[in-house]
Amino acid sequence: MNAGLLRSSFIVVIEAYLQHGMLSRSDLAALTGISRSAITEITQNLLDMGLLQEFPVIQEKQGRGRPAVSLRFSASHGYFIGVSVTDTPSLVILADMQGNVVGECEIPPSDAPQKLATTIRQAMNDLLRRTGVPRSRLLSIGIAVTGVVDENNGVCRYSAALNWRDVPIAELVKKATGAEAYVGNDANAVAIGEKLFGRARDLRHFSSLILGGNIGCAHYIEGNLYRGYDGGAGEIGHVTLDVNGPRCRCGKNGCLDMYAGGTAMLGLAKAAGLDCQTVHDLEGLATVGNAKAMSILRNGGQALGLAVASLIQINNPKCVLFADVEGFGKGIFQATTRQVIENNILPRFLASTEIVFHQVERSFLARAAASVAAQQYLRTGIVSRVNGSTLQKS
Amino acid sequence: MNAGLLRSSFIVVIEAYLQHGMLSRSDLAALTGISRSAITEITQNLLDMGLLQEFPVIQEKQGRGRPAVSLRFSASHGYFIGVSVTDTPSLVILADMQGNVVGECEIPPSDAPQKLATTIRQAMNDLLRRTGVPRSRLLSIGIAVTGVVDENNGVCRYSAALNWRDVPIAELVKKATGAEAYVGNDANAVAIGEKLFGRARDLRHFSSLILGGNIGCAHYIEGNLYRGYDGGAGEIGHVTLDVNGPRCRCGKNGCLDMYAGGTAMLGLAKAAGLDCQTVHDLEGLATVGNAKAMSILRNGGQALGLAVASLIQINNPKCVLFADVEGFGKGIFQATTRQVIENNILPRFLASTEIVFHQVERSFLARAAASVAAQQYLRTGIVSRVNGSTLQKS
DNA sequence: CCCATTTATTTCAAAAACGGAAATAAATAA
DNA sequence: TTATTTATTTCCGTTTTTGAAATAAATGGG
Repeated sequence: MNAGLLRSSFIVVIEAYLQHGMLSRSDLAALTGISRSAITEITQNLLDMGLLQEFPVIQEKQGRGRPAVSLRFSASHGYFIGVSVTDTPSLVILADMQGNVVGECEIPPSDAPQKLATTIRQAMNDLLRRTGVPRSRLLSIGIAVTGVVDENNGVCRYSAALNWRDVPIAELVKKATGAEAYVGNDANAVAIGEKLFGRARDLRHFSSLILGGNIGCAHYIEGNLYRGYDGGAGEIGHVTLDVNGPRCRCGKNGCLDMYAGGTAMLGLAKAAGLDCQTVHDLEGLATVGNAKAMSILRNGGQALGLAVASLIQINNPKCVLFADVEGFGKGIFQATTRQVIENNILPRFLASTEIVFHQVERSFLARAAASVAAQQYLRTGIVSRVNGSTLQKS
Repeated sequence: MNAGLLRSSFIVVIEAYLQHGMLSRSDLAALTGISRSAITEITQNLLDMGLLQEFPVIQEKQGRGRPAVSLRFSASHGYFIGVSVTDTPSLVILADMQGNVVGECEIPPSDAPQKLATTIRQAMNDLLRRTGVPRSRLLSIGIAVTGVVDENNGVCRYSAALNWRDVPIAELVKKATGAEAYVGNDANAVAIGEKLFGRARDLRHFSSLILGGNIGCAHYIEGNLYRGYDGGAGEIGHVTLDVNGPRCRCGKNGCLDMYAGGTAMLGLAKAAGLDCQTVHDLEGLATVGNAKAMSILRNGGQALGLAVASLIQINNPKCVLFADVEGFGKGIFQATTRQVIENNILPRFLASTEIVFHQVERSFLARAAASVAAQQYLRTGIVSRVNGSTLQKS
């Protein structure tokens, strides 16, 4: 399966950092079962290559003996480009290893994959020049796409939003830029972003949802993104809530997307004669007491709440993270969702499950895309470096 | 974390067999990335200890070169006792390493844990005597319990059916019998049973459901039982289907159990004046055209179908296995469930997801319990043996 | 302030595990 | 029968890992 396999303890250690973020050598030894002596050597190598960095901990609750020194990925070890082709206009960002956005740049929307690749090259050069990051420190490029993605082969199988079918976008971008490129479904990218760079850094079990035109969802299970048997996990948007509900473009009736998707809600608002261009406007109307707006948002929240309640009881995540990219804010939609969740899960889940809504910055999805690149680099790309010059006998 | 850690390749190989059932040395090398030479040595050790056995394959589609010889766990390496305290009267079975039931024995229902432990000892002795299996070959005891179970500590936290709270049943049984004992939630046990001994031997992603008085559910993800963040995964029985539905004993309304649980359906039947003691009777009435019976079963199937459709779209399992312990048979309930599932999942899931109903034998749950013991033995119990006499330098 | 205690990390030699190349085995196709 | 193909084993050198002892860096108590 693996040709020149990276020695296994190395992988184990990197995985541990991917899953836990920050760990002392002692933690590592305890967690992985590798002896402390071996841990010393491995971390020394990783420190030498600049991947890990000692982190001066000021722990309030310092115990008795010598304090442990924590290690984590070094922010400046390398940089990643993240591209979100989900929204329009698309955004390209440059992030470091810890997910700090060091530069961003807007690119015009473009449906033609080849043209997109060229645009990304320009954006990349632009960002590197502006930030002064040398090309050699750019490790890889991550692309988040709405739709069905074959992440192993870097192909977007189908995207309704972009009108793509079987587009080998990773390869196109690699050819255009000369950098390794990876694609991911946007919902998966968000989950990876929350794990590596966001609010889920030390969670091993969580689900994340994007509240956008449609509802995207992905799960982390046992510290790893769970893609499902054939990559289809997370299709919560098409959970049926009412078999007699409105027809969805998927052909079924009463899908969650038809109630809680931004697109659907705006459609309902328009049909009800409301004057609003965005979900934010709709929330605004609800705030001033517009009954129709309130009803639409409440129904949406109710639907989302029920679907997420099912998710919680089926999968028992530690946390459910909602990323509000649409602009709901702290309004009636969010309040209803939370309440319906709480009313429809068993008490023991109520006590142990965190529900977190957060409004996200414009760069959120692009940053998520960068996290895909970072994760891939850490999982596979790094092998070449380790086998290369740095690791040879000290 | 692990004191005398078993060398890692050993664990990897055993895990590979737990997850794949039957593998040749070549398969193993490809799957694990371990070199063929190492695989030869490891499998030799496992063969020597009698854990693995070469399996004379008569492969129809034999290729060109030397045929691979498959290995799998040796059925006679050891035996396990499985106890199902879920149903009444409880059943105790003796199974070999491949899940063949070599002896079974009924025990009277008993709510008192201490008494149960004593009864299990008697049953154990009885089974060993009757089958001629020497005590030394009995590796461990598995107990499946309905309710909330702390599987790490062997404690049943709460079981409404048995009226137990914080019962350290594993320890009680261990003291009574002198054998290592493990407890598992019955739904989890069924999933493990399907994986190790049943219809899921070579599936890495599946969910299994028990259709009994209530609906139990558990998931295998990436080849491992997924218990959730705090052991609560699989509570599909309390998925809300209708917020205005009948009140469940959990305090919520319209839970799946209230429509598709055997107990609830029989209650509805009784309320409708139908004369039936079992779900099987109810199906019988439906078969001869009784409208009320048909309606109850159809509603139940509809509810179950919707909940499972959600499960499929959220988790994308390869297969959903229904274990019919209640006696529905191939009736209207099953047909409706299947149809509703098919109508409420996206086409791509319809193509890739197997839905399997199977009626199970009386010994099914006890066998599942034995599989819990077998899995625990393979994961942890075996360490002592390997570190012991057998593995020393050849 | 010094010393015993505690916990973390490193050092170093011995042992174990692992990989690579070549040999051997067991089949099929010609 | 021989060439070819794939699986498995053998052999040997090297890398990795471990275990025990040493060292480091803190706290708490005289």
